Amino acid sequence: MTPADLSAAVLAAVSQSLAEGDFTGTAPAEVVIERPRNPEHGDYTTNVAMRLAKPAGKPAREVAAAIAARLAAVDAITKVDVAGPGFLNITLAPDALGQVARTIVEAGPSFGTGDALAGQNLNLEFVSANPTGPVHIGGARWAAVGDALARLVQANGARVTREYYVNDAGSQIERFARTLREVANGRPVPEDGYAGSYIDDIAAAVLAQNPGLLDLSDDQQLEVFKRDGVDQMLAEIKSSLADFGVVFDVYFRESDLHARNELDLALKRLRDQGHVFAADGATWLRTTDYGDDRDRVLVRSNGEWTYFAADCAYYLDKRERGFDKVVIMLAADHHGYINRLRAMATCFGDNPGETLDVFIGQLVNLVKDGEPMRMSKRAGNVIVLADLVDAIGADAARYALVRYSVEQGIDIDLDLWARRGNDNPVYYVQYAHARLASLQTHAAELGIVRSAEPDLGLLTHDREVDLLGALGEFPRVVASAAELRAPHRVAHYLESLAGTYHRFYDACRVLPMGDEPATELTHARLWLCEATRIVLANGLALLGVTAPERM
RNA sequence: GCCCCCGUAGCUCAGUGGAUAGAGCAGUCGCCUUCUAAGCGAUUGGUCGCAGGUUCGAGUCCUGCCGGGGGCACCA
Repeated sequence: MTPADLSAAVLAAVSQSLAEGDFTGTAPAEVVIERPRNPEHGDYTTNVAMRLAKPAGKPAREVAAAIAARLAAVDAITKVDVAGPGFLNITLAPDALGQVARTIVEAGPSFGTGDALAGQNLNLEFVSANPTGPVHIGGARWAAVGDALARLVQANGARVTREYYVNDAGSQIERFARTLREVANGRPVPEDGYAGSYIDDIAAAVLAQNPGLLDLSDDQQLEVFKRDGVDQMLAEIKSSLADFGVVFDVYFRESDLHARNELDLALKRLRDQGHVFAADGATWLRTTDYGDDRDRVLVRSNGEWTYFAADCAYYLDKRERGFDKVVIMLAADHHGYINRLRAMATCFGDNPGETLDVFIGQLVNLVKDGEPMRMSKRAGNVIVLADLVDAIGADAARYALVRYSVEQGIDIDLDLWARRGNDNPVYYVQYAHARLASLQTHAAELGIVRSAEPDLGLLTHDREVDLLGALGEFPRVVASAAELRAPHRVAHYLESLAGTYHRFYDACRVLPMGDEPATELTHARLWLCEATRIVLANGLALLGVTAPERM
């Protein structure tokens, strides 16, 4: 009996109580089943009686007692206690609890998936670093978190498109191209240009691609550097993301919005909706009608589009492509955009609560030798994604970036995450998986094959019960991590599960010693171990981190 | 001035209104004659920034204040 099964059983008991008049009220949509912290409180606990008490007009303990009486009739349940203010503490029969291992092994890679988000078509936009330089550390955080989130919502049944917005149409591209041209001609980097060694590489690559380029006029050169420079830069960005294990489905170019006149279309739509006005020679969107603290310019008085106008067109484009939810991940220094984006969606006639989900992540700092690394674009010492992967590896980098709540600003200590030791959380989890894989190899060498009909009721040791309980939590963790857009919950769960497993390993010998034969308990524990390995592997996969067979 | 995030053990952080607030690291003391010691056990360590409020119940929700970080363009 998994927590989901138990939840259904409790709900059935509640419905029965309501039908037969134990108390009055309406059945909840869902009964939340939790693992009690204190093992004396049974295998599972629920506060459903306390939630029903008020509408029922009865003391919570009385409601709990009525539900408990009905639950006692369920075979898999051996004990139901009413405790404290009205908790129901439930103890399962050993065999019922042990069946969790079978459920997991039979589900394999699909254990933990669900259909909570089935039918949703999501567009996840993240990273979107300007194609004027490599992906820096902040973009790396989004790459790790965004990709994990994509995997999470997919695991819950949603359709997902990972999208990268390429800002290839603004004045920064102009500066980028000019920088490349000046460097290629052996002239100094312009005052407002880009610094960094990558500039030399890109300039050289464009020259190699276009023999005789330097014989053209400055203006002609600029066009080539603009076009091929962006392409070269984008190729480098894609390559560094691929090394990080992140692959986007769509690279959407801002220039395409302009080429297809989508900004005009968006402006027309917004005008038709009655939210556009003219002032001071510019064209504005009245975002203050919907919660923004000032109105926003769409067309400047010099006739040029603003970046915000492109944002509007881009949002409209996504909606026209059939996405019913547009998720945009921004860095903390862009938090002021939330209100204007929501207001813009409302101006289009959407309900941003349903169609738009903007969320922001706090900044990342790197720490080396105990000192924060001060980075400056001008000095060209910005730490980029590729450097991070070189320094600590893709697994540690992804794990380090996804392990913390995005609402938390983080310091990544390069020394710690490069270490191959137990103070490095990613190794702690991976080690548990490697130990399990090794154990299976060893079992195979001994000629032990997991029996098809194990007696899982033999898994009654405290450490076995702990492990079964922890394993059963995985689907709930995956569902809530997706719902709350909080991939870090998966990482924390895995660390906790790894610890529970290590303690089991220490207390419970799995394989027979010496010449001893394999027993029923051996087989039951092999099922438990395989279930644990599957959950660790599935969880690491959700984070985009490998589950090594050996370390 | 306004807006966003944070404040929980010495450090880094978990904790979607529930029972005695947790983990890792650091410290101390133990455990390798058989499945990976990259592990495990024990132990030390807390006025959950402060003050009010909401309710059966607040680290969690609300208000104010204090402290730290980041923002507030007809830039992109």
